[in-house]
Amino acid sequence: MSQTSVPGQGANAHTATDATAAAQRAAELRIELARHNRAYYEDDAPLIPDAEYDRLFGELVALENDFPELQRPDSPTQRVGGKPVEGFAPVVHRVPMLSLNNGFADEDVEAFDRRVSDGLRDVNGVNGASGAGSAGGVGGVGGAGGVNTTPNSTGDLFGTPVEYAAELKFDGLAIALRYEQGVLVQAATRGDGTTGEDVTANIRTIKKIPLKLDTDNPPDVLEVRGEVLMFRADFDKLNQAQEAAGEKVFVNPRNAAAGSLRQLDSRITAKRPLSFFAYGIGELIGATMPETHSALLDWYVTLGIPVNERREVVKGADGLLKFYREVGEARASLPYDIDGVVYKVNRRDEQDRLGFVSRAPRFALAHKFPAQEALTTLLDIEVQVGRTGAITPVARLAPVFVGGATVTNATLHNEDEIRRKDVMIGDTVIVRRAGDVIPEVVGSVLDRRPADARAFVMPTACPVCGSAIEKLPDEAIARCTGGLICAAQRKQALLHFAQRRALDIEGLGDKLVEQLVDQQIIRTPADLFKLGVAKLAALDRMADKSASNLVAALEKARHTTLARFIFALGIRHVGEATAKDLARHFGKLDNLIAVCKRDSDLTELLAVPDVGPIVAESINNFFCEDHNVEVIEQLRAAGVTWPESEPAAAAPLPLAGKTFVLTGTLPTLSRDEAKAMLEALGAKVAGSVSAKTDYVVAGAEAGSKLAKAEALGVPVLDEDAMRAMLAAL
DNA sequence: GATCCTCGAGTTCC
DNA sequence: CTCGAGGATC
Repeated sequence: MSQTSVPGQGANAHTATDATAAAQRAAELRIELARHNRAYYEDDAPLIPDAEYDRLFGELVALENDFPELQRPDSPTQRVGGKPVEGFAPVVHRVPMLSLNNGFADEDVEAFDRRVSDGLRDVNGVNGASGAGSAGGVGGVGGAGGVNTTPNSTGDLFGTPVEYAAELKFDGLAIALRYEQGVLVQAATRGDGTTGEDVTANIRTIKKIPLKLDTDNPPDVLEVRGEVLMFRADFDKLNQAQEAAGEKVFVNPRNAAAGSLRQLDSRITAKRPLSFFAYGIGELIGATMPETHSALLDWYVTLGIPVNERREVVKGADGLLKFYREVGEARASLPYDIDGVVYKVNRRDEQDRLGFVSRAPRFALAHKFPAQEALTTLLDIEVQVGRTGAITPVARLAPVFVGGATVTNATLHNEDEIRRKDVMIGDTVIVRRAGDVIPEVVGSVLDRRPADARAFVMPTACPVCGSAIEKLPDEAIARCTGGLICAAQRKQALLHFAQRRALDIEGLGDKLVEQLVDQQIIRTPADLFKLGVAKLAALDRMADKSASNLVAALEKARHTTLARFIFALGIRHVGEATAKDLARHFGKLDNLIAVCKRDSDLTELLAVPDVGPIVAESINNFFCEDHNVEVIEQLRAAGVTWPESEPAAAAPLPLAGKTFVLTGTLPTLSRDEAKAMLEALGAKVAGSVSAKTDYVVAGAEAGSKLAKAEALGVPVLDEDAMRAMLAAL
């Protein structure tokens, strides 16, 4: 700290000899410290007293301060981050971090095993399975004894069970660690799977995670994936310390780990006893991918990356279930929390062949332990009014600790659900956290039902506005008919308008909306933009600072996109995805409004993907309400803007809204080519003929579809006629 | 007409 | 996360 030394300018405070000596000493210290770290954390046998460790550590810090050119990202000193950072930078995962399919019952595991074997057999076709040979057993796999040998004859396919890597499913946080040339350069949270947060500074403080891989020949890039967690004993100690210091205690190890990783000041994280286990891989450049998952983890071990020892290679559903039972029995005695086990097809080539369904790999299954359940008393059932007027009964429970959190509320969804579960007010009920998050009432304990238990009665009038509650015969949900008369619905509409995926008005939460609506300061979203600092500051829990923050947030929210704006309007059945479709299709809001004003002609709306008759009707109704159009005008007048794309709708695709069905073999076009041609012009190509079909394009050997088209009087074209028609557009 | 899939809506706790 | 509804597909 005494002086600022300028690297590369030896003429300053330090001579060249100084620098050389310092570099040498720093290197010695790093090796020494790394050795002690290993002894302390991995062998659990410290070689020197803590104070001595601290002294060596301090010496290295001082050296690095005096000679900044000695600072390296893999130095032990980098484990304790410097100064707090502003938030966390986003990190886009080059290979997405997917979630796993879940199973709870033995049947789920058997079904998984069946899907996998079938999948491998199908893709394989006549080539036969290339699964690991029947001999060799568990241990032999990682060795990958030679190149994939000749496929077995197809005869024993059914008898060859698939080989799986089975491991624990830790209750922590998924993290991706990026090593470049063997040095840890970045650590990111899973986030939404596509984009996570950069928590490198915090991860560096976890002593079990090597800053440098233990190899002379590291891959150019290795992205290790695994779980950050906190051991129970560490968690207990941490909580004792927190309590003693008057700080808040954590409810469970997972939360403690999450809270620690989310510290902006990594010096705090450094004091938290976090651990890590690797279980997967993202990017790998400059090294050969091991042939099996188990071999990958073996490799990790040699690199000094912590891998949990409780893992096995097993065969078939029987092997999986055996592993599950053994782990289940050991669960309570494990030093950390797990919420289940994970099975992965062991061979990578088989994994690749199985591929993915939507967002989860087909080759893996998370087999979870039954959700923790607890008993408590159902104190009351109240109803809530949602944005669309949906009346939702909510269970008020005597607080009960279940699955790592205290639960006091749980949704009961609707009347049918209450009847199905047979719960009455006063009952002792079983509560669990579905998927370990959302509290759920499983059912009631009938022999503990008190004599004075009351059945829930759906109110006939809205508890908020008094309007009638109506339940359509074929719907499960009862709704308040009050619409925007109902304060509850207005509040929800405003919250929806302000939510992140809509206009993203930061700081406009439920408490504030509650006040604004109750005191009749605002009625519609447009009124929000008329708020001034003075008016806001008069509210509870709203000083000048928060008030001006909100005004600033409103200012920021004025600039948005058409898709967000349409979504924000809260049109029934129009969520984020449909709003995007509408924005893309119409380009300008006025085009959409204009279409709706032309009395109830829904064809243009139906041309939008994923808009069917019900959604079209709902959109049309919305824009036919003068009130709604008025609010939109007010919003625009208040300066809410978005870039409008060029009149996409001025030249709408000529076949928009038309449905075609292809049948038979066309003379020159393949099915896919014909489909692409039609779709490029906005047509929908459906699979079967119905009254909604506009044209059937028939080729040779057309069968029942052609017959049906004729029966329904749907025009039938051949390929030439279709080409002529497209050319004429 | 049945079934699969996606989207919307509602919800909890920290 | 879960359920139900709507749309698309077979």
